Amino acid sequence: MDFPKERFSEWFDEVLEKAGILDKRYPIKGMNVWLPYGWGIMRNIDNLFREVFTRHGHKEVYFPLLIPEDQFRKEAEHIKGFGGEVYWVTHGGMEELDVKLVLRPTSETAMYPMFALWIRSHADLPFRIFQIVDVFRYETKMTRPLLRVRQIHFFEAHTAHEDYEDAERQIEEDIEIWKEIARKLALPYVLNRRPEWDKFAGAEYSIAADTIMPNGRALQVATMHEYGKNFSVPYEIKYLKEDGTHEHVCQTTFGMSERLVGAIIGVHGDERGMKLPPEIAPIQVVVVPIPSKKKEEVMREAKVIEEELSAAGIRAHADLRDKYTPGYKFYDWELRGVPLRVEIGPRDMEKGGVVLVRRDTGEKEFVERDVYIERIRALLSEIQEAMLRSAEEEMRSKILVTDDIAALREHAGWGKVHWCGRQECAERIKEETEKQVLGTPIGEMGTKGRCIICGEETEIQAYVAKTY
RNA sequence: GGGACCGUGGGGUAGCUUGGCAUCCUCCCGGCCUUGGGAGCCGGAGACCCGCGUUCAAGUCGCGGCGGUCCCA
Repeated sequence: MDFPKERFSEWFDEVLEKAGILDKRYPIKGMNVWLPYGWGIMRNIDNLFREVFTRHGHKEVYFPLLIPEDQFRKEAEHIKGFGGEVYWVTHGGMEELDVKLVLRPTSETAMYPMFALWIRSHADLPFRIFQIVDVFRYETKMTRPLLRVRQIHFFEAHTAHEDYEDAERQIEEDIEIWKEIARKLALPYVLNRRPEWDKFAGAEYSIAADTIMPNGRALQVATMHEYGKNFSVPYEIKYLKEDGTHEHVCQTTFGMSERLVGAIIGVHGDERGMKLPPEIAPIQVVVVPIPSKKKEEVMREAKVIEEELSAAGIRAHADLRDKYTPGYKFYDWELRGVPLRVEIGPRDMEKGGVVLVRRDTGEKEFVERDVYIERIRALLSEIQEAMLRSAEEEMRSKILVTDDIAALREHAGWGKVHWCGRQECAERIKEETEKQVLGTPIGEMGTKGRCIICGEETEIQAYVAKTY
């Protein structure tokens, strides 16, 4: 690595390139090419989504990319929020289309006319589906690979319920689902209920998971929205109740994206490059042979170790490249964030074991061959836990609890401040500190105090931060 | 929404003020030699974002486009 992590922007770009995450040279702003290693991480995360949501009763579907204009325009708030940043398809061949089409910026307006056909009675509810697709948003702000792009690799779950209470239960379940996912990604976060003016276009309210990047900015990595009947009324999604009357459904959504990959890289990386949580690392264990004199035997043994680990269900790779020295390979795989390295050389073979080296701490140890797989399993889960712990500490250390506006302005990370809840005070905070109100945290007890701007008594403590 | 800066081999850069043979590192290819923390030597390939203009002559000056970065609202 040429750049220290303090120069986060350059550090991030360097990691993406050298680790083979994606190639940002594709000639369209905000659209990048996923490379095998980066795509491997994304696919592992997608599969995690599949596994968790399927277990929670969701079915996977796949909707078309294009949405007809009239269908797109049915919910007024939604259009206000997305109208200015959609891509339009206006022509088919040389012909101008009678009905223009939008590339989905998210799929509510694609899905809900179909929901109206599918959902007939209370027996169809609750209804839960998800899809993993690309969505398109014509971002006018500066784009950044993984963090703000125009073609977004996106996960979206959509549910429909008999009543508001059941939709609320879904949100509570979503929070549990998110906790499980965040744990596997080793991501620390705060759940914030977004202020009224910052909620999703068309939602009753929005809850977001925000994590903190090395430069102190907040990155929104997951959102859960309660729609109530805001969409089911215009899209006429009704069901027949037991008493024979019709009722509109209440709906929720849960969204996540490729930003999670950016978050993992940013949150965990260090001076040597990436650190990947074992749960989603494409390669969990890399085997590096130290050939020296007995080249043939050592190479063969490295391959055997790879096969033994694979057979044990561990994602392993033996680096048998002949043109590179062991030292080069060490740096290379550390840059790529492989959680655990196995070194095997003549000295280890004589002693009947291997050397294990942790990516997160750099700790080395020698283990006997007859117990090494067991030890690797234990170490991988230990690394997973340790990465989450240290990331949580790191995040906490970047949050300044204060009610002093000057201190907040000077602080490079997040602030946690008393806030009366009024938009005008939030705007003043932004003017004076460049930080915006992320919302009010869920699952944290507020303390009594006075609003940092107007001094009014309040029990609300809000997180404030510069954002991506 | 407003403003500033930048675009040179695959990656990172020097050169631009004052127009005239394009610099260095890395990556890549071939060979010899090597492998317990980024080896060495020899040889080779590879670039001025696109278009229009000014000029005998444009990487360098002007205009536009595309792309990138930063600051402010």
